[in-house]
Amino acid sequence: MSLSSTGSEQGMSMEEKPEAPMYVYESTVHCANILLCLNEQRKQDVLCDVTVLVEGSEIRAHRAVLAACSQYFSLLLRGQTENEPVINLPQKITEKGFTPLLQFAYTAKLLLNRDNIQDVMCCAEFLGMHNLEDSCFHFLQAQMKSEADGMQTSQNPPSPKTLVQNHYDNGLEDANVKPSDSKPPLPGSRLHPETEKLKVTNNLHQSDQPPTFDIPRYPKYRKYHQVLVEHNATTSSHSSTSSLHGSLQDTVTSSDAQGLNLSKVKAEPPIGEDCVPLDLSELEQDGLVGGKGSEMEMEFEGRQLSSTPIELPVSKRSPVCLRSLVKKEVTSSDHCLTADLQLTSRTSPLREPQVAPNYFQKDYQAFVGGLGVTASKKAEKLTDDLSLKSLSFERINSQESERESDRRSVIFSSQAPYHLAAPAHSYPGESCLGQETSNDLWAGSSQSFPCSQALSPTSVSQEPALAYRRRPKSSCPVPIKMCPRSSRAESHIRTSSSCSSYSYAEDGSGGSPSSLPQFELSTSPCSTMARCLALEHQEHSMSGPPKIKCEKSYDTNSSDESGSFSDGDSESFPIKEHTQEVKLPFSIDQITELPRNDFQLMIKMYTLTSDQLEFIHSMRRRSKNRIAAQRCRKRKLDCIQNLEHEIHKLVCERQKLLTERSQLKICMGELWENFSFLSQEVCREEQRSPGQSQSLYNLHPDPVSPGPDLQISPNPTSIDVTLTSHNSVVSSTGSNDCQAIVESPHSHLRVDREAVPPQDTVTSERSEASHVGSSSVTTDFCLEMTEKCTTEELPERN
DNA sequence: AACGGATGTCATTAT
DNA sequence: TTATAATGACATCCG
Repeated sequence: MSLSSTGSEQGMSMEEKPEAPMYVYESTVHCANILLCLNEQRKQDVLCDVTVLVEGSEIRAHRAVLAACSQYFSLLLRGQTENEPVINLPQKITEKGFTPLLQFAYTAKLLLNRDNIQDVMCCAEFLGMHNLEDSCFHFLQAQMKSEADGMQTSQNPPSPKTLVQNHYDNGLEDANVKPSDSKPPLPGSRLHPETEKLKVTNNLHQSDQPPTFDIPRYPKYRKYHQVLVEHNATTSSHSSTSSLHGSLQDTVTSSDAQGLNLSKVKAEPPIGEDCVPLDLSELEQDGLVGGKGSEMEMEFEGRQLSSTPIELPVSKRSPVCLRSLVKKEVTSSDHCLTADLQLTSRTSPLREPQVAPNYFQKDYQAFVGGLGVTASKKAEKLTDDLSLKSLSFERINSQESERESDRRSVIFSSQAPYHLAAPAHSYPGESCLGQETSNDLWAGSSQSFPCSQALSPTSVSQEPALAYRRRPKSSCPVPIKMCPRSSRAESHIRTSSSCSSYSYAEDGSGGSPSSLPQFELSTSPCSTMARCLALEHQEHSMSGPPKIKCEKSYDTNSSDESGSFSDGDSESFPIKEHTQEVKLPFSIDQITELPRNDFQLMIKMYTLTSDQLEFIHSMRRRSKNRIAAQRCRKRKLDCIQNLEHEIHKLVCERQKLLTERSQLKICMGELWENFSFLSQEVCREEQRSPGQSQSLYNLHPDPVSPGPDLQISPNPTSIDVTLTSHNSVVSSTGSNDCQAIVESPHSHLRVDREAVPPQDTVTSERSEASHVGSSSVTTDFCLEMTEKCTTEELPERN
C-alpha cells in the first residue's frame, strides 16, 4: 500500500493499521463504506456485507484513520481483507487512484498530481463519479482562466486568489484539487501550468464583499461579518497570500504539493470536525467540488441555505444538485442519509430565492465545514472583544458546531432527529437579514415544518429579538413569538427578551388591528405573522378557519438557539426562550377585539389546549390592558391639560377682578368728589345761617380744629376721605393700595370710621340728618361704599 | 452616559 | 366568580 507514493504518508506508517485501535479500524471501514456508498450499485456488489460500525461516532486521529482507511481500502481492492470478497476490478482501478478519493471522502481534500490524477479519474469513474472532470477540473480551468484575466480585481465570482485566500482565511481545507501541470486533466485545459497547488473550494466566501452585498444591510450580520473580515485580515493573510503566490510562483513538484496537502491533512483539527469531507464526498457524487455547478445546502449563521448555483465565470454548470443527490439516496434508502438531509432538501427551496450569492459563498464555506471548524474558532477568539454580543457569537459557534455535527450526522449518523429544527431556524444573524428575509426564512421554515415545530419546546426562536427591538413605533406586534411566561403565577422577572418577544408576539392589535384583515396582516410588524398565517393557511388548506401559528417562547431554557445574535440585551439574560407555536383557529383581531360574550363563544367553538387557551387569554388580557393603558395615559394627559387650562382661566379671572376693583375705586372716588362738593355747598349755606353751621360742626366735634373738616375714617382699612378747605378730597386706605384722591374745589372732608362719633353724636347727627337732608344721605352712601370697598379688599389681601 | 418620553406589561383595585 | 377597566409601578427602547 503506497499512499507514500504521493509522499504524503510521511509519519503515517502502513503498519499502523494492525496497531490501530478499534475505532481507527472501524473508522476505516466506515470510510471505505462511505466511499463505496457513492455508488450504490458498487456498494451492493462489492461491499454488501460491510457494516458501518461507527455510525455517528467521532473519528479522531485523522492521520491514523486516513492511513488505516487507505490500507484497508487497498486490501479491500486486492481482496485481501478477511471478510470482504475479492473484487475484480479493472486494471485501471488502483489504490493510487482510490487513495485520494478516499482521502477526499474523509477529508474533503482531493489531492491530485501528475502521478495520480489519471488513476483518480479512473477510480472516480469506477465509483460513478462521472462528472468529476466536468465539475472539478472545468471549474479549476475556469478559475485559472479567471485568475489569469483579472487576478487583482475583486469580482463577485471570486477570483481563485480570493478563493484561496478566503479558503485559508477561514481555515478551510475543504477540497484540495491539485491538478498536475504536466498532465492537465482535460484536453485543452487552460490550467495554469505553474499552478501546482490550488485549493478549489466551493467556499466562495469573500471577506471583501462587493458593496452590493446584502449583508451590510443588516447590522448584526455586518458586525459579525466585519469581525470575520478583520480577523481574517489579521490572522490569515500570510497563509492566504503566501499559499497562492507560492503556488503560482514556485514550481513545486507534484510530490511536494501532495506533501503539502497532506501536511494540511495532518494539520487538521484532531477533534471530530471531520464531517466536512464527507459532505463533500456526497457532493463529489454529483459534481465533485462542485463549485461549478453544484447546488448544495448550506448554512451560515444559523441559516441553512440553499445555495444558488455558484456564480462562476464558467458557463457550464452541472444541473445536479445536492438535493437531487439527497433525494436519490433517500429513494435508494441509503443508510447514510438522515433526516437532516431530508430536512434540508425540504427547506432549501423555500429559502433559496433569498440567498444572495455571497451568502452562498459563506454558507458553502460553512457547509464545507471550514466555517464550522475554523471560523467558529476564530469567532470564539473574537468574542473576547464583544462584551455582550460575545454570547451570540459563541452561540453561533455552538450552532455551527451543532450544524457541523448535523453534517456529520448526515453521513455518519442517521440519528439526531433533534437537529431537525436547528437548521431551519435562523442564527442570530438572521435577525439582521431584514424583515423580508427573516420573514421569508421563517415562513419557509414554518412551511417546512408545519407540524414538527408546533408546540415543540426545542424549536428555536426564529423571530429574532432584534425584530422586536427594531420594531416600529407603530407597534403592531403581531409577530408571533410569544413569551410563554404567560402564567401570572409564574415569576414575573422580566427579561428584556421575554418582554420583547412577549409584547411583540401576541399583540396583533397594536396599531390598528381591526384594520387588518385576518390573514392579511401585511404591515411590516405583522408581516411575519401574516406570512406565517398565510403559509399555514395555504399549506394546510384547512376547511375551517386557518390557524394562527404562534411561537411561544419559554424563558426557562438556557440553550443557544434563541435570537442571540439579534439582540445584545437579550443575550445578557441568562434566561432564554424557546419558541413554541400555538396554532389558533382564529385571528388575533378576533382574540383582542371581540366582545366578551363573542369571544367566549368563539373559544367554545373550538377545542383548544391549555396552552392555546392560556395564550389566547393572555393575549387578550394584555391587549386590552395595553389599550387601557393607552387610554389611561391619554386620560391622564387630558386631565393635566384640563387642570392647566383651569389654572389659566383662574389667573385670567383674577386679573379681571383686579381691574374691576380698581375701576370701582375710581368710581368711588368720583362719588366722593361729588359728595365733597355737595358738602362744601352745604357748609357754605350753613355759614350763612349759624344754626345750620353749628349742626354741622356737631357732626365732627373736634374742639381743636373747629374748622369745617369732616373726617370719616373707616377702620382698620382706613379709608380716609378728607374734605379739606383746600378743595381736595383724599381717600386713603392706609396701607392699602386702594387710594383715591379726589380734588375738591371747596372743602376738605375727612370721613373716618374710626372716629365714629359717640352714640350721642350719632344721635345728634341723625337728628340733624333730618335737617340736613341730602348731606346725610350722601354720608350714608359714602359709608356704604367705603364698606363695600373694604370688603372687596379683604379677600384679596388674604 | 445620562435623561426623558413613549410604550408595554404586570399587579392591584374597583366595577 | 369572572371579565374588564383603571391606574400605579416598573422595565425597556429610543432619541
